[in-house]
Amino acid sequence: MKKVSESTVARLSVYLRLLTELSGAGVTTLASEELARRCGTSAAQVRKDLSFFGTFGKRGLGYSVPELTSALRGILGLERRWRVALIGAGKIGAALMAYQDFRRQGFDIVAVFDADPAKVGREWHGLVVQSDADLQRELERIEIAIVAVPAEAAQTVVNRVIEAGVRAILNFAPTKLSVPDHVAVKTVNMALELEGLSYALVNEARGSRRVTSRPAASRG
Amino acid sequence: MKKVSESTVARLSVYLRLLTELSGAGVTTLASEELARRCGTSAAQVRKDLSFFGTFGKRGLGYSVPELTSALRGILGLERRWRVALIGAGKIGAALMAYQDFRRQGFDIVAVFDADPAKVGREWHGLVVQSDADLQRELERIEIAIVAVPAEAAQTVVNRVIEAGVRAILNFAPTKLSVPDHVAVKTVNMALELEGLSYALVNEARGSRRVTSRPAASRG
DNA sequence: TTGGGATTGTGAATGGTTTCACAAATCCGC
DNA sequence: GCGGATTTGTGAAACCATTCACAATCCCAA
Repeated sequence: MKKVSESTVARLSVYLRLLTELSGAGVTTLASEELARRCGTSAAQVRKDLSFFGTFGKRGLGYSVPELTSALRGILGLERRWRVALIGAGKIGAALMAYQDFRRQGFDIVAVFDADPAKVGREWHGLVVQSDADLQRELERIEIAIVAVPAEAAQTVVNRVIEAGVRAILNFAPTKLSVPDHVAVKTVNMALELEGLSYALVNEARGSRRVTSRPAASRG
Repeated sequence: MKKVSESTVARLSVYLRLLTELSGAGVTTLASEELARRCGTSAAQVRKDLSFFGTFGKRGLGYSVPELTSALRGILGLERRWRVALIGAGKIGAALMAYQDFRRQGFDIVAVFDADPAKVGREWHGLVVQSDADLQRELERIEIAIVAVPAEAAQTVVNRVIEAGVRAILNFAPTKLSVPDHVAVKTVNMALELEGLSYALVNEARGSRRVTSRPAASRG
């Protein structure tokens, strides 16, 4: 089986979002050209992306919206729900708890941990904050860990989370995490994006260096 | 002048963060090998990244931490402060206001806008929320706009922001934005990252497709 | 049932990024 | 100052992702 790039997987998510929207609007069929236009890519790219996983379209007609939706949900592993633990009951964590848009997509935050004894045991956004010390024991039934702790603490937390058997981490700490090959990490780093904009602004102003394609989160 | 990829710019930010940390720890000199190891890349990559902008190292010795720090800050446009407007005083916006880590990096949120009349005029995280209707007039001295509104409203907001002369946008809405060539957009999309993890988990489980490098935000 | 128009799926070509490998440069001990 | 050890900067090679281009397929109307 061929290798699939992270870029491709990210685009599949984008396609799925559009399909879901169109489905609600009653659209039943869609050509790669239109799909591409609305997702900011090219028709060839769409077809190539899908071709890694099978053939989903009808020549001369396009893709059936419900069928492709279902196929993408399967590919992305969204036919089931995932149990997520939030580690770090701070500002970022609070925003994530409040912004429960993930739940719609199948991600349930079912546990919250924090190192601060003052927070442990208290109810917080509908869950009781648990002690960091209980991580090992409590993470048994967790598939994804969201790490929202200060940078200094992140690697330690990640080590423990991995030891508890978690194989997927969404990292909000602005730091490089070392993890074994079988663990997937995605990092969200707003400061990094802002600096990218800052770079664009100063380079727009003086002489216009051109910026091309795009970077990717680490895995392993 | 050569093209510089977004990957390269993102890595420069990562290098800078490490250098700042090491500087605090009193480290004065650093080889590309060590820099790379601690940033999760390769020594050749580090040297290539820097080579786009000049020569900063001493052969046989490595890089002077203060000098490289200063050079990177210059390249990334971080020697000045940037005026940022937040558009959308909702959950995500609140998290950003609370998490004022950007301020340390030189990004000041100096204005907040919202479409909800109930919010306009009220103080919110230290600023008075302004009306969306005032966007045009108020954005004059703003360089970066953070778009934290619902997906449906995002494109409309972005159009107005661009019309007001803003040329850099940090987008939190899970939607593709169309912008002219001279406007830089970076999108932060947590749902997308989670779906990437979901994909990794199901593919780890069955047959292990291997995932390679990574995607990039759009510009133009 | 056949023909015309549309659109997919994919090998080949292109373009871009990362890695390799080594000459040039620097430091340091003697 | 000289020689050896070290590390940079960079062209060339390898690798990966995107775009191109077209045969294969399908729908539909007549």
